[in-house]
Amino acid sequence: MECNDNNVRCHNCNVKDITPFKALNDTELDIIADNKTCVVFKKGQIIMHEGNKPNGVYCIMKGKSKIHKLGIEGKEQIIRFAKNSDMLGYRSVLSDEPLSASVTALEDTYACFIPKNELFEVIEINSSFSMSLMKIACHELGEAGKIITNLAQKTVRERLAEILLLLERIFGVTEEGNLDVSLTREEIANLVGTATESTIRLLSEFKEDKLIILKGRKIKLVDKSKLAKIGSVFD
Amino acid sequence: MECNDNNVRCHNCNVKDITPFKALNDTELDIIADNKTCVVFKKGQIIMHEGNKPNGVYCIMKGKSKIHKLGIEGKEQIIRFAKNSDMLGYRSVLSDEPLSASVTALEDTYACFIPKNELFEVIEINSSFSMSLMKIACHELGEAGKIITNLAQKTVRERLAEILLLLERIFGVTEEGNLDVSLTREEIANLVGTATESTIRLLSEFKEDKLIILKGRKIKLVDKSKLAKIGSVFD
DNA sequence: AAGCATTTATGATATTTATCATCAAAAAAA
DNA sequence: TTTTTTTGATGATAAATATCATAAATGCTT
Repeated sequence: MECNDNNVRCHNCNVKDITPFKALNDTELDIIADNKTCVVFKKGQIIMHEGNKPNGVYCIMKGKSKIHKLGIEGKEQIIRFAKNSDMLGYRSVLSDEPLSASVTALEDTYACFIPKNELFEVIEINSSFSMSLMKIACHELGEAGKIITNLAQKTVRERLAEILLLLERIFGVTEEGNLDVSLTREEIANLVGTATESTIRLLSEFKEDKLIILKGRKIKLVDKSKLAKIGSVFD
Repeated sequence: MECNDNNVRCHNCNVKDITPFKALNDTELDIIADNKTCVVFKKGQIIMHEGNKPNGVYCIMKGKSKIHKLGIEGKEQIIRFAKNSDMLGYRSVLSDEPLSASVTALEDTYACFIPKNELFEVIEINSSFSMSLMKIACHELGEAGKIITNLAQKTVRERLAEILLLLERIFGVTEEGNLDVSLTREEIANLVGTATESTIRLLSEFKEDKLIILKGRKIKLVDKSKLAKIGSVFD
């Protein structure tokens, strides 16, 4: 089964076993299966564009992407990431507002486009699917509160330490033990909310202090408990 | 009609004409009316406590409150405010997670407690009520993204200017033209994400520059376009 | 109204972070 | 592979912000 094969039926897609889709029965899954389109995005390609009004959502089958907003003077702010089985654009579609952020593929990404009409159709008839979407939105809202508190109260150093741990939690590690995501220093800076040079300097410090190992964009966390301490991460 | 009169029927409550309650018919409104409890919170009293699992939501009839999280070393971070006709605790109830933030009354507050069972009952039978809740959550999520970007990219000075304008948008002004909310300098600092002294200093600067007039906790915005310019506020 | 506690104001100073500049290294393109 | 562009590294410096200390003003309580 090829991810970019348009003939992949949703019934065979592994995403269907994951929230919120696992709440759907065969009939409901058919509504989506009959109307979805499979799409491939190349690394670096924009999947959704801030300000646009999307006609549906993307469901990611494979691939990592960054969700980012335009800030002061065009500076990019990375809000969060998306990966396998995440849904893109649901916030905008459900609230009938323009996209509050853009999505850019960090690697080749295989996704299904689900038109909003069919999404709403399923929401109407399956309240547990709808409740599942509600839970996702509410959960994200709680996460956003944490991010706000961290940005407001932690130093850049603390935030960087925390974000390294976050990246490992989200993306896991490769066989060699490196973070399984490739980000430029600038992207890490745009995530932490600081200048690129500051990020570079602090990463070098962490390397000096034997907290991490750097090899180009490959980052390996070697002293996670110390990183957690620096980042005041308690969970 | 007294706000703290437990006999106020929801059918006579002005909150019922406001989203999301306006989607309810008489039967559905009765489900809530028969189970709600009216409560009064004194100024300074905690309405909901971060980490708790609430048994329902509060619907505010009258009164302003702050929604805040505990940050590093117990420092308070104000996430947003709530006022007349806002719902408290819905995020936690809908996502079945503990409260991500506390709520404290900034003035005497009259609210209705709606048990979660009855709330879910209405959600089940009225999909437009449920959709309305979804929209609220999704909208908040978009707002959170803006806050994140501002915190990450704007200076303290910019954020303070922006927040003064925000306070006027949310709470409006009194007859004398002051912001219709009374906050300590520390609370403003906890909203901006900075030290209290920095907030005091910057407010004094703004006063020097004739952007605002300060009389104790009374703040009047006199040059809003300049404040908007300082805060890079474009909307 | 007086007294106490909290809040506000301000100075001095330390620390953090940003900015600018330059060069090396690495990645991408030709 | 070679060239070109982008990214990463590091120093010097400036600017922003936090921290500590102290005093004045305000608001609360009795």
